[in-house]
Amino acid sequence: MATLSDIAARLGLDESTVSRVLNSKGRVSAETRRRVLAYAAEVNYYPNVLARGLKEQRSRTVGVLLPDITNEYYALMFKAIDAGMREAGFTSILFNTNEDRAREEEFLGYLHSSQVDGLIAATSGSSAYDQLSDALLDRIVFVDNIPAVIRPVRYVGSDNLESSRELTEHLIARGHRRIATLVGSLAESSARERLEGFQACLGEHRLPLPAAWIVRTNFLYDDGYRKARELLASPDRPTAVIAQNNVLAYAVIRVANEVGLQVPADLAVACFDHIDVYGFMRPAITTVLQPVDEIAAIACREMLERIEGNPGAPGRTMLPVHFRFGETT
Amino acid sequence: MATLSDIAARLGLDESTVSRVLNSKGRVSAETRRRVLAYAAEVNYYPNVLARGLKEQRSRTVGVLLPDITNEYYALMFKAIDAGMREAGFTSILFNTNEDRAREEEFLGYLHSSQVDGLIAATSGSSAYDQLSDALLDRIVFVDNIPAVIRPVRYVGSDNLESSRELTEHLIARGHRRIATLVGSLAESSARERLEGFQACLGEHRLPLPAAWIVRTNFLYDDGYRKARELLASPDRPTAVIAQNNVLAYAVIRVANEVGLQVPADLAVACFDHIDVYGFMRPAITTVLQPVDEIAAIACREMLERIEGNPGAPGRTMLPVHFRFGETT
DNA sequence: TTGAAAGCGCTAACAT
DNA sequence: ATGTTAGCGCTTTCAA
Repeated sequence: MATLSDIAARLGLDESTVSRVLNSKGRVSAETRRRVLAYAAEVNYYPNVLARGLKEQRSRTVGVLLPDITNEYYALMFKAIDAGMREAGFTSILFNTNEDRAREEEFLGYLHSSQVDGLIAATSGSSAYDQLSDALLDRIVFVDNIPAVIRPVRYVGSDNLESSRELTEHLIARGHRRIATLVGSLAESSARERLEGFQACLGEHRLPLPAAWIVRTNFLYDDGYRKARELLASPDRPTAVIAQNNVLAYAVIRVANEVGLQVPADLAVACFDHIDVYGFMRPAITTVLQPVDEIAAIACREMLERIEGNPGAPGRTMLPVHFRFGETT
Repeated sequence: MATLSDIAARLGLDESTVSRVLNSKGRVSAETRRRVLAYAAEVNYYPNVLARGLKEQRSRTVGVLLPDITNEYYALMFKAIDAGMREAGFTSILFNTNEDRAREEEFLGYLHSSQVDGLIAATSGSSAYDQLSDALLDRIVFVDNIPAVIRPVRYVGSDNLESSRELTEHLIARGHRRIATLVGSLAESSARERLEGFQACLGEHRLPLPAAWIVRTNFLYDDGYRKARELLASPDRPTAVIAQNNVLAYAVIRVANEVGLQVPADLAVACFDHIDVYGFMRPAITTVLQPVDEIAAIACREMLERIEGNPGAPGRTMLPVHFRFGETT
């Protein structure tokens, strides 16, 4: 592994001169420049990003913290963020938390160390953000979800409460009176807000909401499947279900098929964030879509400003959602 | 951002003592230990992973280099690798290359710098691996694909040539005589081998293969879509298509629908690596499935051995594939 | 049990 | 145009 000082020693130069050549900084004679470049290529020199990062206290890298990269919604989110940051000369690396708060907190260490210059994070509800210094919190842009933090933070997403209310309204308009919901972890603001919108809408229409119809899950498929089995096994079952994310809807539909319920005749299903990129999923599920590309673009812009030392105002940027009515309602 | 020396100064200790406490190494008095731990917690101390990595020349982190994280196949691959490495106390970070060789090479810098201790890589065909020192090449386990490298490397995957031959055989058994294929970048071994198996099978059956029926793409959807339009617009079109990955198959089916061809009546479609996790994709596409979890598990084991300093023999580990016959053939 | 000192590879301010 | 020096934060002999 050739280092700067290896090259310098071999060429009878000083490290700093070699550094200047390799970074195109300062004045260097054409001849020196040529020799350094030639030898560096010969030994296949790569700068040590650890050393550079330690020295510079920045890495031109951002972390993208997401709960579940196998969820197409987050995969697209990552891709869009990666593209946006790359355009600005930054590398993005993915921290996949698997909805696990311990992992989420572990990844915060990368921010502490300037191994990443900033974080674009869809939190799973960790409370660790509250321990962060103001300076560090300023280097995080939250998407999808707002952490349980006292201080105001930067958030880019959509109005979960209102979109949930509208989705519920849609089911009621279809004649449903018995509507249950599969919620994610209520440590996550998106889950709380979607639940709130749902409850508010039912309340306005004076519709009943038994406690058993607010089904708690961890937002992942397996848990959703188990809970959906219980819900639909009851003789007193709902005629419609709102799943707070896409995979919970997949679980509900799977269970419906297994227990012989027709969708939507016996059970209507609607959900959030069901992105069917290639359009091959059947039935087409009624869903609320957040504008992933726009969220990513704005998050990148905010991130870059923060990295450039412009703290930027905290606060929420709410983007309009899109409704897609499918075959399940 | 509290550092070791901040803590040491504040407590009237030496950095090295604080380091020992925080890493549970060496002998430290209970009292000193208590004070250090208490103060570290108070100031929310995080070790600087850059400094530690620079010093130790290791990071307990591995890079996972994949061509397209929005492809469910690779998303599952990442998840499985992440789980395996995590079990061994390693963090995995994702390098998404988007099938771009320049990005692939950029990420190799992380290995050079020991920012990652090793790499599990599904190459897009970069030739940069040949420039790596033996020591560095030893720290890479290739999955999915073998790079164009002279030296032998460690590879975990499946027998693409044979599985391609069998898939082709299946179509022929179904009565097809006019079979085209959408291939990925031939810089990738998987694409070359799948093409080879396809050609071999057609040859054995003395079936024609016009040059226009070997359709080159970059493995991504948009390119596949354009090329599929051209292929199916021809009056002399094939009655079956083998797509070398899942998204190319999606593109073919989409085009078929658009130009009014029934699948499979007018056009049969089969492909590789179509993972339909939730079983909602229609039509169900006939596909060859590689055992992702097993590949990941073995790749992790190999990776860990290498990191522990056991170079391990190069060579290929070939795992058996699984065929799923769907509604498209 | 604790401290002193060196060094990982790099950059940058300050000489020359 | 090039060299000297210091230091980023950490771990690890070696010494006390």
